[in-house]
Amino acid sequence: MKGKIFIIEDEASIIQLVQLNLEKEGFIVASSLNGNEGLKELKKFEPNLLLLDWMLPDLSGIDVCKNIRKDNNFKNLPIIMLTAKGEEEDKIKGLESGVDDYITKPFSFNELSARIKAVLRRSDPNIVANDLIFEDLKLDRIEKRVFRDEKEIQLGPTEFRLLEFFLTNPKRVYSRDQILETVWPNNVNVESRTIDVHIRRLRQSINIKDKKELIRTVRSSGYSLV
Amino acid sequence: MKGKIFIIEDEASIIQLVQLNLEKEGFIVASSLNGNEGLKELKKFEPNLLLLDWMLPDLSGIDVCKNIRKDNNFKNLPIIMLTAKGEEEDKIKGLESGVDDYITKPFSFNELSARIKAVLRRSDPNIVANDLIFEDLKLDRIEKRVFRDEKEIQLGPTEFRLLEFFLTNPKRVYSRDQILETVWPNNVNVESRTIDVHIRRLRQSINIKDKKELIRTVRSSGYSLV
DNA sequence: TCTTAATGTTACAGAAATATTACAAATTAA
DNA sequence: TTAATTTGTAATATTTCTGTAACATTAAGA
Repeated sequence: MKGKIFIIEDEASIIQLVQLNLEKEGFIVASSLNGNEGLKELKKFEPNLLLLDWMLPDLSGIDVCKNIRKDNNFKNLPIIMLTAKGEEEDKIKGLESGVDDYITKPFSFNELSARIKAVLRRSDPNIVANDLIFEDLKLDRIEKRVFRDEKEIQLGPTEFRLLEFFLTNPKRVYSRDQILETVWPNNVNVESRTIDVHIRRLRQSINIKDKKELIRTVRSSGYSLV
Repeated sequence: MKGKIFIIEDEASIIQLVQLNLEKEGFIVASSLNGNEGLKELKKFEPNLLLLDWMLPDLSGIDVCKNIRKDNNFKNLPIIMLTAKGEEEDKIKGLESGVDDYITKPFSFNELSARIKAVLRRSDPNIVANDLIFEDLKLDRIEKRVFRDEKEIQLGPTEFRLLEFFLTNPKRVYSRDQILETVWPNNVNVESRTIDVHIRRLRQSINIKDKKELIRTVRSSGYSLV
């Protein structure tokens, strides 16, 4: 993670918190407490992404946003808007004016981080780690490809998500319920046994002759990647 | 242990007791005496887990729970419900409305602590200590693996739970009844002698040549790990 | 030493969990 | 639209685990 992030936000405490955490993740961070000044500094700083507060003392977030979009050098700068709770309608306006994503305060840093990465993944794939790697297994989230031992492996969508899930926490054992919750879209109801079948399909795809089995069955607990 | 726990409970004495003990275990604790206020403070506090009383002066626990589940930032917040004795039916409702576990008052702090850790272990494994270690024996609860002297040992589910049980209180002698209550799922009826067989299986698995016996038989009392 | 109660050991049948297969319905691509 | 792929489930096969009973051994007191 080596991208630059600029923050325009008038609450110093939020800046402090976010900045600290983002720097811990390896981003370079600069910030400003108001819109006009922020615009100037931002253009000097040339960030890969902007976190922009909706309510600023001088300009509104939308104004800042429009100004940026007018500037040829920054019209593609990804922007994540920070909105206070209950500004539901505003959210839509925000998106219309060319914001890439928004998040409502109060937010957890984890959620913010996830959104930042998701946005960067689209705009600037090289900045974010997109490859999940475990031993000789590689999963490319951008191109949606999977390789074992340099050789590409064809996976169906569900098997891809399943493997992606295991790769985010290798070695850890997950119960069928946990797998179901995370890998399947919410509020679908599938039999817990169905997972066995998908595990089998995944195993069949990623196993190579003479190479060790990658998915461990832990009786009465679930499965894990090893 | 470095997680944050929020308590919503109208009996100040309970809060005091629980808070004191949780802080002794290294948790950061905040609390509120009623539902509406609690909801607000909770969202500022961003806990890793919520202890929620079922009967509150303003909102019912269920209402609080539903409110939380609606909020994108907190819909996955683990919740343990505190219910008064005899609210059996309510328990079921509680679980349906998305509670992760419940405990009936009066409860011992040990039991509460155990449940908190169990719930956190699933949701936020990094917060809770997951390795049980005793001399050259190591049990990894996340990966579900057991090692003696660095070498991995294969255990069946019951033997795993049995060893996990002994490891939480090494040296202490447990009667067969105590073992049965804790290691076996509630409301199953197994002969007390069955334990002897499982002890044997466990012994066979974890004993290594030239290494001392790890499970001590205390005639007429039970077994212990030494 | 004998007796007895407690624990150790073994083998095995049934239970429980997982693996595998096949197939029809649903989804997506052509 | 048709063809191809993907999905979920049910049925069946296989593996592994469990509890019990029967018999063996041990410890300790008389």
